[in-house]
Amino acid sequence: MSTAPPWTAFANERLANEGFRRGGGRAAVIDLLDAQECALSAQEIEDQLKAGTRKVGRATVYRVIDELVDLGLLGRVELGDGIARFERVFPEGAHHHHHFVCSNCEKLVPFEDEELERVLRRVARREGLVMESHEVTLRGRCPDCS
Amino acid sequence: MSTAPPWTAFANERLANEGFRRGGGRAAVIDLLDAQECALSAQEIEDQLKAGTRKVGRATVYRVIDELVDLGLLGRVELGDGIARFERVFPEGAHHHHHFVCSNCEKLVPFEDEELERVLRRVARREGLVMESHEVTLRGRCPDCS
DNA sequence: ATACGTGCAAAATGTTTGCGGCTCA
DNA sequence: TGAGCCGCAAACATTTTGCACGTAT
Repeated sequence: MSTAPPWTAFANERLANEGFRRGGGRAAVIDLLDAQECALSAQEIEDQLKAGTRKVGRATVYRVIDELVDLGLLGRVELGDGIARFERVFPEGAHHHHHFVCSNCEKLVPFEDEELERVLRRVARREGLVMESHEVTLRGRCPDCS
Repeated sequence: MSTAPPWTAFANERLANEGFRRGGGRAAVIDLLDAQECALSAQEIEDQLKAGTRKVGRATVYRVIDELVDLGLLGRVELGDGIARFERVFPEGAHHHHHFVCSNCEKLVPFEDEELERVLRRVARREGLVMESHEVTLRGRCPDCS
């Protein structure tokens, strides 16, 4: 398989189409998110940006997150600790994954499973629901902590 | 199928074994939770108790929730709106269900599926994870809003 | 030029904690 | 009687909002 087009490009195009301007703060948040494999909390985003050259205020972080979630470019993930985390959403469900959280070391492990997706689609159909998104979280011991 | 023993009895026995006393506030919270089919937020618990004869303070609601979650009697559910909700957990996974949230009317619809449970167990095994609990949330349009 | 973007600080919301008084065992 | 239980209010943590200023188009 070839390298997927960077999510940044996808997001920027979508934002442009929706009439958003390209400000420095938003660009910094988007670039940071594109560098992550998995979910990041608002606090983590703010901290990592503070550590870099481009300082971005908390309000901007939250506002950008909001826009991206509304546009379907970012997915919100809640792992059970009361802190919302966010991660890229690719077009057509590419790279879609779920999360395992270790109850001992709190490590976050992403995983994919096509049969799981199939079963969820089937359940939604059976219940008469038009599914727009879904989230699966497993909790337990990771291999290192067993 | 026969009527399952009330969760209240199960919870009280477990609490007694752990050396907890039976206070009026805790009893009220437990009774209220046992009357619910699905998850309730701390705010909802407090409000419903305030409306009844037994007023219970916010702190007690949270403290009781904490104890019950720690003992595995209560499950924490996060549905994507940043508010934690809680629901009874029965022994041996009886009555175990997941949630669908309507993106239009915010209605909460519980559902069960044995194949889903099987797939999740298989995924955990494949990844070398010892699963302790899991949570599945679907979002989309419910039949009434389609 | 002007509407959108940004940062700061204040406010709102959800949750936890300190502490004095009450109650069950 | 005394260890836990309770409620109030203050403290906390996360997220949202108001406002003045900056910047892209």
